[in-house]
Amino acid sequence: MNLKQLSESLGLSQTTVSRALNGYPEVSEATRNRVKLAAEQFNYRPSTRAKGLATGQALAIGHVIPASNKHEMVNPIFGDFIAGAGETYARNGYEMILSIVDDQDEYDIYRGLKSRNAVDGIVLHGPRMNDERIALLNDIGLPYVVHGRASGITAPYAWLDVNNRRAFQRAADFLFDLGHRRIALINGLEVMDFAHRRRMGYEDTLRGNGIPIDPSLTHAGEMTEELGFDKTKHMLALPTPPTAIMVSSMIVALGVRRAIEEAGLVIGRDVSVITHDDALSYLRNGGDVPIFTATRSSVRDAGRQLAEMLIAQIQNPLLAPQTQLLEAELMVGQSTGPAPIT
Amino acid sequence: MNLKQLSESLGLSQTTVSRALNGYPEVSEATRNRVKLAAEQFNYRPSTRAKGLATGQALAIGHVIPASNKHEMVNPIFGDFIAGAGETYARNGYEMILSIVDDQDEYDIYRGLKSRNAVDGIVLHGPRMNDERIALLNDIGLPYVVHGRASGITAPYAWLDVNNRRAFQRAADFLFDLGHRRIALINGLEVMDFAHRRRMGYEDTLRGNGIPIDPSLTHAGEMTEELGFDKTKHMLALPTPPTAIMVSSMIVALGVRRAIEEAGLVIGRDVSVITHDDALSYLRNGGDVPIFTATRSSVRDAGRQLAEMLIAQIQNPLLAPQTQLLEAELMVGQSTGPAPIT
DNA sequence: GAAAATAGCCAAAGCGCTTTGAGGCTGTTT
DNA sequence: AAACAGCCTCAAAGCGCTTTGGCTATTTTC
Repeated sequence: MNLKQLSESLGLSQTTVSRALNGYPEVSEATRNRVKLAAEQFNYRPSTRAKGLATGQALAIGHVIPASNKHEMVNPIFGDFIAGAGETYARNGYEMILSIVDDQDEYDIYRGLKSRNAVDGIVLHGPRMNDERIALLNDIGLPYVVHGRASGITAPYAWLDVNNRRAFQRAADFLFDLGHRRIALINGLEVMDFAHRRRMGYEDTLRGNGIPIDPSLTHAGEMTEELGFDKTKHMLALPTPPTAIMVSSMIVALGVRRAIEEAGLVIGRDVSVITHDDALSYLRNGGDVPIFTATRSSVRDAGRQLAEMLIAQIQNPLLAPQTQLLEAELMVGQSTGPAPIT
Repeated sequence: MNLKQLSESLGLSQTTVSRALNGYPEVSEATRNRVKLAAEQFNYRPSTRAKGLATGQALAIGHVIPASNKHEMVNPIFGDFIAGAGETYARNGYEMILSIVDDQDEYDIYRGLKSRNAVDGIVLHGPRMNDERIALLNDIGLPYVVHGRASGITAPYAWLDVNNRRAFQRAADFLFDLGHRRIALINGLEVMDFAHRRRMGYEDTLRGNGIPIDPSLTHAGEMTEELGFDKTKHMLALPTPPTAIMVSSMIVALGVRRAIEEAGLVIGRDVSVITHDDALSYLRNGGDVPIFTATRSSVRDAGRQLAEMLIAQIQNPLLAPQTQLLEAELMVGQSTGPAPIT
């Protein structure tokens, strides 16, 4: 069923039907109701493509996910972020289109999305330090919002980020106040901006309290369970092992826990652990009492909010780039305790 | 830059330019090269929407992800599946469009995708037993492939599934051969078809060996780390606890491990564990020697193959519904051993 | 050398929508 | 009675592409 058929079946012109459905005032309420009823009945929905052609809008938002064969890792955050953003899109009549892209093709994809007029806006995922993609997107001239930030980029751009530095600073403060002095860090890859900022926060506290940064206690890598296990196992075997470990994600923290328990130690007593918790739906940090003490920030909420920012930007292109900084909560759980007396 | 402008700048008609770019034979090679060069230079790409309107194709494939607020769970499999499928789509010039949907709206979404002509095909995720969505999709008449199957549906339909029943049967056999007689099952929600089939496989082996099904040893729930922990803790406290546990996913298995270790037992010695492993990129089951003995089947590969099936179906609508059954590998790791002597 | 086939190109219609510019009706005002 | 507003409706153009059905040279065939 298309507009033409619908209007014929009603004995009206396409114009009138179109206007009736799109809420224009120059249609009588009686007609509008008649049209709406018929549309419902015949299950008529305007073709997005035709509508897009006619209006110049795409009514779609692009998410470009880099996932080369080299580092095959798909960000586990992704599902929940998308779920959050998707809700907002749906409510506003936008579709989400996803491109899985080999890293080096990324620029091409952006240009393609623009020149094919496929999307009205773009979400940039996983920004790295000095990320060149931001300059590209500015160049291309498509509204976009970055999920995260890119240290080193001075040009203004729209972003939504968690205050990772502050979160890790507070977490380290918390450990320091519990008496910990040998505090380790198991971070994500530090080319990623969020990981860089977390390290800054960690270092802020240590430096602020006169504790030197010990390279044997700071590690980084792709955030897998194994990373947590390997690095922790290794650190626990040191002459003076850490009494506390700060971890970049729940999944890594599970590996940390495994190593601690395998070493016959008790988490929260012998070794304290604080992790960042993205509040992933399939990886709940316990119920009322969190298993891990954690800096918590829902990535699903982030998706929702970021989508709103982007839509606002699209609907009002003159808007200056918006930014939003979310604070993570520090939730005290069972994985931290006073530093053991040596 | 659009077709008209491009053709004007070349002094050719739109027809010729279009044909040149789309590989029609009635264009001389010289002209074709000239056109291609210019297209490259001006970074011309045909508007998907206009092309779609003209051809009646959408060049897009829809994924509908149910994610209501009630059970907020986003399937952790999702990211990797999408990554696999996305590769295939990209290679074939399809776009992936994602709808996040409240369950009860799902039918509407399908009808909408069809009547708005937004997609050429659909991937159905997370089929349940007797899933009514399959009848809906047949009704709607859009090509689709189900990721999984739906027991109880007799009408033919296209699907790609892992042989879950066989996998769990083999896993149970393996445990039985190791001498285990009290074998527990921590399953996913058994309305989900894959979970149902896994239980069948589990029961096949037990029944086949004259072991009665003990309800206190079989559990099901949303596949979280907590589920594994809670159920395992509970079962280990039974008068006669299980000597082996079969688990539906790596994440659940991590919880199982936690409970076992917390009880002061050793995994693989006191309690054996076999889990299903979807080979998620962020949850590797160890390196050369798997941590867990596991039935393994890459969900990313599944995505790739399913996408190919769907595209074949779209390009040749007369094709009878294809089906594909993938066998999971049984990978022996460190989490299983002979049943302890009582 | 004429007829037929072929190669290379093009104008125009059509895909399903929105939107512009232009009526045809009412009922009210001069 | 004419003029004038609304109010409601419509025909047609246009969005950027593909595709049909020519058309004109050039080549092949007999």
